[in-house]
Amino acid sequence: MPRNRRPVPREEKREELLAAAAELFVVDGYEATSMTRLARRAGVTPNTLYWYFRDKDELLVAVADRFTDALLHEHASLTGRPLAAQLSWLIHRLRPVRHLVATMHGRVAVSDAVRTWHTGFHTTFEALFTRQLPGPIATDRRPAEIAVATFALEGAITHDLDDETTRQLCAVVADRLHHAATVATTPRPE
Amino acid sequence: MPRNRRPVPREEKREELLAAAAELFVVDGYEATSMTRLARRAGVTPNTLYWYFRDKDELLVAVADRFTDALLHEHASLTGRPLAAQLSWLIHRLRPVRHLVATMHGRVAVSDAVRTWHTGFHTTFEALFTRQLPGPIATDRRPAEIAVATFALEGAITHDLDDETTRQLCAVVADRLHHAATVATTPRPE
DNA sequence: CACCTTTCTTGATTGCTGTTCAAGAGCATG
DNA sequence: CATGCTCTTGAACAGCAATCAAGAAAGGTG
Repeated sequence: MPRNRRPVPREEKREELLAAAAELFVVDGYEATSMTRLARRAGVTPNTLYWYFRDKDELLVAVADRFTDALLHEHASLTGRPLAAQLSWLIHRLRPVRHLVATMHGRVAVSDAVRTWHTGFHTTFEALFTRQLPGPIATDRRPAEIAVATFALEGAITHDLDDETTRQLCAVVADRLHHAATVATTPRPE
Repeated sequence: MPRNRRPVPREEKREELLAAAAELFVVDGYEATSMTRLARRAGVTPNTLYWYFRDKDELLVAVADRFTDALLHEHASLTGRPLAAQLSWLIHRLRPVRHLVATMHGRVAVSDAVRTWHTGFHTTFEALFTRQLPGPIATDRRPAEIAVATFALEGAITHDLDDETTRQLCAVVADRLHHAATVATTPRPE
């Protein structure tokens, strides 16, 4: 008994499914969320999911995109605030989806879609970092400095640190970037 | 037609299975290695694996332990060399098993065995870091400084950076730790 | 020697997974 | 009315991790 043919337009329906996926992926985790359970939650048969998404990984990427868009949109209102504060905000904002962050990294090796997304995400994020700096960094050092900051952020999200350590970590990263952006050349130990 | 009862002692057989698992996990990845395929490779039926290991995650942890033991053993001969060189060595040494590193992080949320292992691994590694420092770090800053170094290392392993950026990253991390270990108090930006 | 227990291996099975296939329903257009 | 497109479905598939019950070989004990 199929009640058919566009009660809702395509994009809207896609968004519904995405919302259900986002909730289950975050609450129960990606692996623990089977397509069948997800479909049931969305009031649909599993097959329908495959009409809107190629496979489970594409669903994951779409969910990640949703989160990223929201994140960047909210972050826009933080420009001008101190770098350490921005970092702290990002970490606390992303902690609830830490499982997803870890899952994405784990599936980079498995899924082309995820790998592509991951690359793009880092590009976006590194640009965001660079924009927030008080000054330019010596071009030879810049990629490494940005990488350290990014990885520290990822680590702080996926591993659980207590609040004090998190605060200190933000201070350390911000301090380091500030230092790198103001001093033209830093002395190299031994 | 089972040819039975200890042709080889238990630990030896366990080691054989572990060796097969290590190879397949590294070459093909954890997810792509089914218990059936792994068993076939080891010349055994899938059930036998469950006699020696509780489940697939425990197999993964055992493999990770093997790698870690070997790693720490090899690293022992590097004491005294500059910190940046040690970091560089660690990164290049762990890059081939980057998939496993990512998989472990992904499964922390799924498996108790993996979570326990992961916690222990970080403890070991942070102790190793602390031991290599030229001096003590102010106790309030130390966890964060060590965390940044650890996360930078993990990031450098799991994301692919080019050689030059990797080199610079090691220099940045070593520089930062050196700085933190020699200066008693670091000024806090704004 | 016979008997029992423990250690190990196996074939068969289970419930679940992501995914695909073929078919059909509803709407739009010719 | 007919044709075609969009969407949904029930049924099925191969593969997965894991379990169960059965049995074979050895060691220990009488």
